[in-house]
Amino acid sequence: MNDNYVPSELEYCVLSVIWRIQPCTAYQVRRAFQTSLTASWRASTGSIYPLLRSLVANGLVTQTAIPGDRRGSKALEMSAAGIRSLKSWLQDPALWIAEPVADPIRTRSYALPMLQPRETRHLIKRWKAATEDSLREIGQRLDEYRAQGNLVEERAHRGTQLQLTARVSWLEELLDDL
Amino acid sequence: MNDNYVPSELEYCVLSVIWRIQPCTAYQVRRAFQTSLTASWRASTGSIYPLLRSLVANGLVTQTAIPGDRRGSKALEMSAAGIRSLKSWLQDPALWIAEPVADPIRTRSYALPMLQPRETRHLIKRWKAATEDSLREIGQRLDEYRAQGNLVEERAHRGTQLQLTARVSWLEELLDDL
DNA sequence: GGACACATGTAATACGTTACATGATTTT
DNA sequence: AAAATCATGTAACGTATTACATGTGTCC
Repeated sequence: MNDNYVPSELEYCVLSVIWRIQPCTAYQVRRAFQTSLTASWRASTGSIYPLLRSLVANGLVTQTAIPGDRRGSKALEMSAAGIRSLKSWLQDPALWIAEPVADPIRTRSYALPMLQPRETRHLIKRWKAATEDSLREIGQRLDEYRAQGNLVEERAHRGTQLQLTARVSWLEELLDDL
Repeated sequence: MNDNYVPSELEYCVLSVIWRIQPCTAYQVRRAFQTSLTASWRASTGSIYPLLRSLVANGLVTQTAIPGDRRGSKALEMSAAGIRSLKSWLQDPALWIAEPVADPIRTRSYALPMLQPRETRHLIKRWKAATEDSLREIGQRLDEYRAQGNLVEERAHRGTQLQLTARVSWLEELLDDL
């Protein structure tokens, strides 16, 4: 509808989910986000339905009623324009995507000098244990995807595993420093 | 003022900056964010001033006019309540802080099967080169902070270095896979 | 005297969250 | 028959962004 419509990062993220699981309902898209590695976006009903409406209104996604379904379920599918748009996002040469990403533990590390050495050690150990818990869960999921032959999820989870492992190494260095 | 006032992650983030550089002006806080590793928040004037007003209104930060300054500069300082609040945020046992963080390149990796093998290799190489550029810049800044004896920034930048190095390793694995 | 950094703020806009609300289908 | 899941949506709220707006202090 809008002439200079440029989808946001979030809209592209939703588009790529639709591309993978199409044809699908809005509900399935929402569920895909709830178990995803992008837990930062909760895909709440108040945001997913307006967002999908916008994608449909702008011709990136087509929506067709499912015959015989009285719940009002609609099948979402990518349009040719949607595929083109998603591809250009994927290959977008913008440099900001390579920048460091915010990490809530690293953010908190700036306030560590508030604490006494003993408290500091204790806190870093807790952070390390919690990260190792996350790591175990990612490892389990990785094994499942590997067994299923789900290459895309396998690769994404491998990236996450390396990211969390790097954090554990960092926290170990901090402990050695003290 | 509000009875059940709980600062947001962003507000705590600002609080920790004030704690480090106090006494300081709002302008200095803003500048600290522009060069920070948390580039995701731009600390625009439209958000920093209302945010600081809220911190002052809720008694976490005190604001005193600087005598003789006709620009209206105000010196910001932590109150005792602000220090208590920041400390409890730092030691908050919430587990979500240990979860994987969203990475725009990993997000894009889900759409890679859209491309042909040759295009895929080319794109991953570009991502790797861009990440290595970020890495070089972080390395330089790390050296500067090390030379200055700025332990806090040194540690945070070391964490970032490990994070980006992990991404490079991951991208290399992807290239080997193809 | 001009450029630039310092310093603060408002207004319009967009959008994500939470909470509320409704109803159909499937499973126990 | 009840509970859980599937399925869609709206309303109020908060808040980050962008763009606009104003004025001071310092350096060349």
